[in-house]
Amino acid sequence: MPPQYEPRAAERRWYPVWMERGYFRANAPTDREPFCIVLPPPNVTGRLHIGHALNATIQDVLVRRARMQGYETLWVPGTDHAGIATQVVVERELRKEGLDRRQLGREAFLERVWAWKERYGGEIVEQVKALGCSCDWSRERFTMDEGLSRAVRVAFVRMYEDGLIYRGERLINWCPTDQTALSDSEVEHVEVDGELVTFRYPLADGSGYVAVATTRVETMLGDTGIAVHPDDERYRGLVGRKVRHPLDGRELPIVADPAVDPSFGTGAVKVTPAHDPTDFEIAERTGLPLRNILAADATIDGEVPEEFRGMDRYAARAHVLERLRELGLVDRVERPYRHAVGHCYRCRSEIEPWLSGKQWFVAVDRLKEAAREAARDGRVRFVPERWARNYDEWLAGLRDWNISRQLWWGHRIPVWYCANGHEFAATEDPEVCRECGSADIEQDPDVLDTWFSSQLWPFSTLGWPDDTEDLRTFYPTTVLVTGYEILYLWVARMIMSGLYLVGDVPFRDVLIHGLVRDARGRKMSKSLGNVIDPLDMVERYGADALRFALAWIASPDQQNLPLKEEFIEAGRNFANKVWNAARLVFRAFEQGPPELPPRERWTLADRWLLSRHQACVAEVDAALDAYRLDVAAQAIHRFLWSEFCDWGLEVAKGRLYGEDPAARADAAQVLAWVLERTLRLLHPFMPFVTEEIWQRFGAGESIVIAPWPEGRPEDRDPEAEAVFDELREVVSDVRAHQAGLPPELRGAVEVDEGVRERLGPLLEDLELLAGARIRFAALGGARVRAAVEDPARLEALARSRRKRLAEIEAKPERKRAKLANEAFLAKAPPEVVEKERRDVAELEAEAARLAAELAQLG
RNA sequence: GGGCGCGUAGCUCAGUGGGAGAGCGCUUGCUUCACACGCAAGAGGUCGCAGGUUCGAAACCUGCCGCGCCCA
Repeated sequence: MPPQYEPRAAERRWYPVWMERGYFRANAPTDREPFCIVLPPPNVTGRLHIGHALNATIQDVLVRRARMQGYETLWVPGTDHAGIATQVVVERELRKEGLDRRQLGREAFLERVWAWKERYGGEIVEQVKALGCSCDWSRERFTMDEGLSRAVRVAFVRMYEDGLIYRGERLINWCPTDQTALSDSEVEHVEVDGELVTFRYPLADGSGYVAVATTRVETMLGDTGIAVHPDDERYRGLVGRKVRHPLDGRELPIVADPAVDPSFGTGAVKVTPAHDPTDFEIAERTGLPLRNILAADATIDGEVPEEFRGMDRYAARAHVLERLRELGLVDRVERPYRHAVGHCYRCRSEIEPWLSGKQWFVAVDRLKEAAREAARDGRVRFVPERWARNYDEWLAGLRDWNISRQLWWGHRIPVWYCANGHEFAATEDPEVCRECGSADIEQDPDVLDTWFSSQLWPFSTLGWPDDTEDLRTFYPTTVLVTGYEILYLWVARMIMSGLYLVGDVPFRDVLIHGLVRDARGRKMSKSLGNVIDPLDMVERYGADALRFALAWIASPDQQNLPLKEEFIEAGRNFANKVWNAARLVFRAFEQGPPELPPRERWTLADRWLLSRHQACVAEVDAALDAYRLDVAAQAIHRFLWSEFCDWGLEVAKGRLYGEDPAARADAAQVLAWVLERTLRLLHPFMPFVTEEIWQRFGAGESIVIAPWPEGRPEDRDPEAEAVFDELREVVSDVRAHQAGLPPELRGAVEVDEGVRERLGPLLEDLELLAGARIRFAALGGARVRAAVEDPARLEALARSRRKRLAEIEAKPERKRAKLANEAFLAKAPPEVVEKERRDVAELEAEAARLAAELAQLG
């Protein structure tokens, strides 16, 4: 074994072996308990970023542990077709060739997209493999593949025929750049600095004005009325009268509607029903007409004065303001005025509320109540729990979901229209109209929202709508692991559709993790230059290092998970530490499954190590059961480094390098046994280095399928821990006395008689660990006296002892006060009182020791 | 405006009713035959502020301040 672990070699060696041997492939049917996770499908256009790496690491830790625990384990990977993103990528390619998708035509364009997908679409999948993820690649899925496309059609048709999907003309969110509608969830509200313009509408009879305020003054071209709150005294006399549009001369009615906020601006608002959701509702209630003034690319269009036509929306904003100014109608312009504006979550353009003709919607009222109930009664459990509330409140306020997209790439809406005006949905492409048999039929040109297909992911990947073994075995899946940013977009919709289409929740637990940020808590982005590229990290530090770093920070209670490269470096250092611990053990250990010597041959150090190992096993189990990967990773790290290596290995060197072959063999067996089991605990986090080492035991085929270490509570040994802890204290004491001295200036060390009874038999261990010859002697209260001749060192030592003495003398004060308190003695549990007494006694003894040492130091 | 989260060592975070901890960084010494991706010894904290509950609060409650996120 070389002195430094080489991650790349191990990664290249083992992943193909694991794949070939089929360790990641699940069986159905099966006698075992099922454990199933579906990977949140990344965009097929995507490259692996650190967020994917975190998400995948968490899942792989859970999956690998479950596999070792004996579950029939299935982790389904795959990608989604990412309608907008993919189409945009391919369109960009076309533009470079001077082409446009419309020139190409729908069919040819789709061929291009498929070709692109075949060529580049697999990239992210390969990158997931580089992390060592144990997905069942034989079950990899893509939302546009045949089975999943059929699932989409079946789902659509069932919902259509059940009246849950309908077509209607409503205001939708329009992205002028991507030229498609978006659902409410795909609109991000971003605070921007805009302007608030207050201007006057002259009353039609010339008797005065009504002032209104708006952040989008250009939309006044589409105003069809003025609204005030019905109870607003200021405007009572105006309702029913008319204003005259200052730019086109139309007469607009003044109406009353409760949606108007009397405290905003002047209390009167302009109503633009075709370009504002609230105004749209006001118009529905009051009968104001719709007036569309925007084209699909958000330039001014329609029945507007000639000078504005064709103008960009932002240019029009300035121009309208200018015109109103000339007319002397502008009262006030507040600038900057901070307000939230909807942006496209894909391309960041400002969204336009717009009428784009008929769109398809999912009616959510029936679906959402079932989904809320499932979380309330615990069929779906959120971790951390607080997300259940966000989920519930979001569902409560949910409005019908617009699912049609004016794109070409995606699942085309399976609805046909015939020349005689019939409309029907079908799972198979029809030849003729189902109603009248006419062959003159045409399919709806739009495609479905990508989320419509990804909401089916937990069951469509298992074979739904067919009644497959996979579906019967693994549905509902065990846990969904995802970031909070798609809780609504995706998680809630999976629950709704799972309940409606399959009749059960899609997963039992939802583990919501935070977002990886940079060390200063900022989002990682190319423009900030703070991106940590996971593949680069794997290349430089190894997959295990990256995984361990991510697990280490993966506290589910944190919304932001700050990562810096140093953490990954720390992960690499840890892998190397484990590697070197193994090197030491293998110097003495003969190949084969490690076997503990009989209990009566265990030394005190063995008992201590085995006891601490059990504590670690218990802690890791409890942590992982609660999805606390961070706690589990830290527990393993602490045990392996600070206990196994720092003390277990060091103290064992006495026997390992000693003369007694039996003692040497026993020591090697104990170390090997503990190491081997700890490797198994660590394996879900660091699959490669653990396999690489584990293979050298010759203890089985692969650590991937080795059993998860069972708890052995009988190994817990508080007595041994107490004695060994005292040994460690004395050792640290001795080291402290000699710290800072070059070896040649370190003399003999005396340890007080008082500890001889307990530590006398361990004198050899003591000397080995302390790195000094030790004599027991009566030290008059001090624990350690070291022959130190360096005056500077003596002074430093005295300083540090004095400081510690001051600390220790201060401590019992509070405890003594407690013990003097009647209420404490009466109300606190007896064991606590007892403990306080013991603490005081110990602290006093410690203080006495330090005082005595100080006296010696003179 | 409503909701949620966070505020603990220089940095990033664990800890949730009776001992203030980890990783990284910092200081000093050490090429000790597993590891300098290392070893040892250290320095470093009024646990955001103010009240309250309790025998006892970093932790539970209330208010305030600051930061962030989500929704409207």
